Amino acid sequence: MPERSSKTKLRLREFLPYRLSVLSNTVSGKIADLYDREFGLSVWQWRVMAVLGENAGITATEIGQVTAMDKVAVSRAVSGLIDSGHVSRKPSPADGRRSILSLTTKGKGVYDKIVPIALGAERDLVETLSEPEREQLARLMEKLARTAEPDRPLW
Amino acid sequence: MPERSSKTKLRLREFLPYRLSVLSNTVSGKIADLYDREFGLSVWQWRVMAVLGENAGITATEIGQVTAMDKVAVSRAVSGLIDSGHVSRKPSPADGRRSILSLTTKGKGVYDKIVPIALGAERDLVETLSEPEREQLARLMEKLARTAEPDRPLW
DNA sequence: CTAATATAGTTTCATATGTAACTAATATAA
DNA sequence: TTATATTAGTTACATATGAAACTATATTAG
Repeated sequence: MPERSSKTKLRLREFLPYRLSVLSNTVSGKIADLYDREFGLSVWQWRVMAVLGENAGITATEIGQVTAMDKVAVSRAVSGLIDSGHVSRKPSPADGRRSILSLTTKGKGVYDKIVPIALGAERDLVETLSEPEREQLARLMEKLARTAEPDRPLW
Repeated sequence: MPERSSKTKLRLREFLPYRLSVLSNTVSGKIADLYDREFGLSVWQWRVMAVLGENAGITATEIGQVTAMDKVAVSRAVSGLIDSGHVSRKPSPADGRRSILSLTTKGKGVYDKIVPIALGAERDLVETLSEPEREQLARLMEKLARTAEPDRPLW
């Protein structure tokens, strides 16, 4: 009789960490191509811009908290975005170690162009799912995220 | 009234490619630590071993197809595994370009030790999900994978 | 106040990774 | 055959990434 309560054989194709990784890489790869081809942005740069588009005037550390990027990755993404004129930096009057980051006019323009493209790509991806399925997916991923990272901020 | 048919604002936290990436990185990161700490294996090396544990005597190209790794990554993982004595290579009698790869006795021993650890980690991850939820998750991920990569082999 | 500690952000260094070039063997076409 | 094109796998190079060291500022303890 088959084991019902615990698997003893490992099939890579059915192994959740593996499947998550492959799926995520496939999806991210496609989207990364898009950002890069159209706007010359890396995924990390786009994440930073996405956060700045939602919350103007935050600091690099805050960006790291929101995007799950480490501070080195944020620093590099920001410095690239400043070089390309998408982001501006001014010192925090309250704390000389911090910088206040914002999208420049150019950055806002790009942001406004990318948002519909990104949402369109997401729509293409989930178009085969019904609305209840999408909600279920979000719910299940949220559960997994909490289990994997119990002390994650609740947003 | 709220837009029901199409989102126009992007919230990173709810953006599926982003959520997938963060979740996958969290999960992979934990598992990678495990493999590395206990056995000195990278995730890619472990993937190669997992495939060889299921199918003995296949070639590097076949490993690449099964694991969604590119041939350079397979080559590097295999050469590391040969150095560490987990995998053996012999030339294919039918085709001089190919090598037949297998786990060594040492490799089989490690495989047998890792499998229950990996399955345990997976179990820890999905333990908050009910059995129907797990099936649903697998189904939804499968749908997304097909949409993202329509010509993916069906396994 | 001064000394010790902590924090924000950058730079450095070693390693990982992807792309393209390459080698060796096989398959195809004439 | 012999020339050409494919395929399996490796190597080389350029870039990306993460960990740790570092700089500058701010905070805490005495």
